Amino acid sequence: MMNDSEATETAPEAAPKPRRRKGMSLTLRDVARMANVAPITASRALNTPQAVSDDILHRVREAVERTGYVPNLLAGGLASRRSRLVAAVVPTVAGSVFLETVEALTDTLAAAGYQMMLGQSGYAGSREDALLETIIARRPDGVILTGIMHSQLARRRLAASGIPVVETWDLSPNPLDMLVGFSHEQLGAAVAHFLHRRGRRRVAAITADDERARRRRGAFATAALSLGMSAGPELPQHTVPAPSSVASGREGLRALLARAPGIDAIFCSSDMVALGVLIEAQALGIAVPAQLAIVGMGDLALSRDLQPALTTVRIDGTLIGDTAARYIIQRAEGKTVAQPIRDVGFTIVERGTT
Amino acid sequence: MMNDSEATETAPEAAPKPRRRKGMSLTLRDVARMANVAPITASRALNTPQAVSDDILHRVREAVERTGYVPNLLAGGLASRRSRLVAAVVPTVAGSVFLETVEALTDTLAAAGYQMMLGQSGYAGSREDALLETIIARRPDGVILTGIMHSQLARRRLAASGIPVVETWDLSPNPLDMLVGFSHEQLGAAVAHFLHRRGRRRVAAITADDERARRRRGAFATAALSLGMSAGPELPQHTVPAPSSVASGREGLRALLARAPGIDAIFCSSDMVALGVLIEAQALGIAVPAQLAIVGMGDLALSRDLQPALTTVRIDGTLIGDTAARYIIQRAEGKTVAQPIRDVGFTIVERGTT
DNA sequence: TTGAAAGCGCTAACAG
DNA sequence: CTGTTAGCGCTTTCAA
Repeated sequence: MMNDSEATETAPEAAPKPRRRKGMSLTLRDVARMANVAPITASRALNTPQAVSDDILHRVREAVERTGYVPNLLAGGLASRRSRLVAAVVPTVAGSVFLETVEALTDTLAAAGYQMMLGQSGYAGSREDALLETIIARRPDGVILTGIMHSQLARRRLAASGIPVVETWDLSPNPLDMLVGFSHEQLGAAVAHFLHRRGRRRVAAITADDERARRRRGAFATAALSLGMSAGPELPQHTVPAPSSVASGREGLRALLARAPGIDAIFCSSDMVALGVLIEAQALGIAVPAQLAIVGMGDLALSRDLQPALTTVRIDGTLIGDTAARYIIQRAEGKTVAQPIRDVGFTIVERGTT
Repeated sequence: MMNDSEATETAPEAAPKPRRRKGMSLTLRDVARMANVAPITASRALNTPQAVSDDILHRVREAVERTGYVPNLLAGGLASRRSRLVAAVVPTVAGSVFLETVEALTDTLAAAGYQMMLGQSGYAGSREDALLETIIARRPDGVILTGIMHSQLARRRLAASGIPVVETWDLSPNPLDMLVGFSHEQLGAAVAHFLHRRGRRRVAAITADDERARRRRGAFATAALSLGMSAGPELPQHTVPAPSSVASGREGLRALLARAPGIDAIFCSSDMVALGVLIEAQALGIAVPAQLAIVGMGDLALSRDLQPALTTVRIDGTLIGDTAARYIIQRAEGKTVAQPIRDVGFTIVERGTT
């Protein structure tokens, strides 16, 4: 009787003993043997169960159960050219602005059977080239960039790699591929108009030393000047280092007050900075919002619970992450993305500080 | 003349056309051919440059340069059984407590040529089994658990997989493998003693609904009671949902005051909660620290910049992340970890709220 | 130092 | 619906 594994022939020559096979890891072959099917059939039972008879499906599942088999996705990815891996790049996780996005990304990807690799490009962008190389080396099914990838080399390599890319949190004029973001210019101008409507006429800005924050401030300043919201030909402004912090906000308010004592509103580049301004104003005995209005940016969870609650610009980070993940998944599954450039907009959330 | 690729023979039979080879991706073979060496030699030039002659090294590097070749780590990992991938599991990234750790992890791993996969187990621990399966499927060189992995099945599978594991942010009595953390019990007791030394005699606690926070509060309560810091036989305490928030803190203070108006100190399970307590106290006209002392936990960046600055318990999340990463790397390189169970301790940082 | 052969564990392609 | 065959792109092992 013929054994189904390792058919015992009449040995024309000594069977060449296998060289490797030391780690003895449990493979699909073992499962297949146990279920009495070919490896590819076991593979189908696991990946496309509807393409296999109930009987076989049952046997394979039982074998998996009994052995505790876990497929090797490195091997699967190599063979199928689909790694089911998606890389996400953030400037830094510490900045917390992108947290909602990262969370949504992780969840949406996980739900679809993908996994997320997280990379930090650093604010300086110094490690971008190296980071991108290690990313491409994994052959991810997609890359999601939160914030800007500055390095031209990195951008070119990414484009050349053919990997689907979603840029987020901005509206680039010439995107690499797909895009889910909003206009920082529109945002800055909108805040100026908002403050104008609220009757503020001497506005200022505290801005983190970060490219997007600078663009928001630029648009804010332009709009504010054209609305006559400044005493002089320039808007009083103060720049603080990125990542922005409460300390920066406190220091920023003092600096601004020293230079332009008459200001009645401040647009901050983040809620953290705004919180610092609020705290410092309270410490200095400046009434908020009566004497000074404060507008933040980002709508952190804590902002609504401050006293007074913070007026801020809300970006739906979850929507951005979720959408970006879906775009990548669609592409990975060979579908076309209907609206690959998407403006998710922003909302000014008015609360107590204005 | 013989072309060096695809040697043109006198065709004894039609060359069997290759089935695959459509994507035409650039492989090590292409680089090797261009440098006029065997693929394995090109591999050595890239991975162990010292094992190769200068001449060859130069030729291979030039070929890499010219083609823009990026190695395929899926293939490399499959062959070498080293994926250079490390999985990190956090309950949720939104909670921001683990951010420093995640950041340090990413950085230290990246510097050593490893990459980090991030998974969220969720506070409920419902997705743990599924998450762990996808993790093991990638054959990571290590797994880092921040917080507890509750599922027994998941823990057994992880142990059975033979993958190095570091548990962090706690001091488990029976660790899976390695451990970098601190004792939540010691911490709770230390805070009680600290408040006692500062003359507080009517203490209370606001605690997130989370296992470790509960253990801190338990030890805090026990120590406080034995120090006579409570009016009744039980400590006034209030539980808020995890993840904790400023809103929880505000609500918590009101709830506590309604039940136990005489309290003079509150130990909060996080800085966010403590900030809420501080804001609510200011809104209610309660003087901090004169009438009420507040102690947080976590030492967020903003805590030192509040007014008054927040007294809190600092955990060196960066040290935890960095150490955990090093442990995994050492194991992956076949070395033994000298001190695989490590208590990094904690520090009470005294500031204005006490 | 360099290379040939033989897989790593899985799936695409093609046949039955 | 099931199986055979031939790789995916790299590295280990063994030999020169």
